[in-house]
Amino acid sequence: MFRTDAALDLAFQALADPSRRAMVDRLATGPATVSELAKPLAMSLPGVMQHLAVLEASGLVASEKIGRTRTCRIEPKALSRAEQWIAERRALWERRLDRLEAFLDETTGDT
Amino acid sequence: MFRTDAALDLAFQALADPSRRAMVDRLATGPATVSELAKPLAMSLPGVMQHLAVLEASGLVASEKIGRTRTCRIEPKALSRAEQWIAERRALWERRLDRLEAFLDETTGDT
DNA sequence: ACAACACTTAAGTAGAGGCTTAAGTATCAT
DNA sequence: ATGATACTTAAGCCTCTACTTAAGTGTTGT
Repeated sequence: MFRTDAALDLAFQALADPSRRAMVDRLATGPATVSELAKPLAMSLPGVMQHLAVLEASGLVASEKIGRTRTCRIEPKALSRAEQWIAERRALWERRLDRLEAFLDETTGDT
Repeated sequence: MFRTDAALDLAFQALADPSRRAMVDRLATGPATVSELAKPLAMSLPGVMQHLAVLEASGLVASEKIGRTRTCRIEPKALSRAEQWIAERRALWERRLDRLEAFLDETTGDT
């Protein structure tokens, strides 16, 4: 019927939460540990872990545990896929507006 | 503490649902009535109305009722804001990778 | 050894989200 | 006026989400 792209569901769902966007925002400046991500987030650590799990499930963030600390980083490809989905639809719409404008110019601007 | 941008919450939340993305997808090709949006969506009309309400609340879609039909269209500015939020974070991360690479080139590629 | 540290798991709860069916309300066509 | 059309409102249901607290598990420093 229509493309039911589950990866995009997860990516946009992940970005819909302000705490998770704050985490992505922080990670955009470079890798960080779970505690570092948690620090600015008025929330218990398990709460942060759950947000991290959502971000990892969406593919937007990856993490690796070394010793007792887990280090997280951004996964730019997943970010890019979400970005492009929007960009493509917007481009389509704007091309349509351009065609409309061109049509109007042609039919009214005719000397 | 951190920017709690409610507009982005709503936009990403709206895009997180496959039915709503299908609606945006359709609208990208041009305006459509509620029935037209509903047609491909294995769902009752009230269900579609609720999705439309979410899309309008997010600012991604606007609609206008004329007579008994409501015509919907894309609001490219809201689409653009969501797109840019992602683009900015991705750009930040990629600039960071570039600096890292430049640093490594400089310190190891030294003849 | 043993305490501090950095997560991790488990379980519970209140509220939001995605549907449904049933019953409206205007418009439009004849 | 009457019926069909195109939404619209209301109510209910069940699942999923975003937290919480309490109780672990493995690592590291002294």
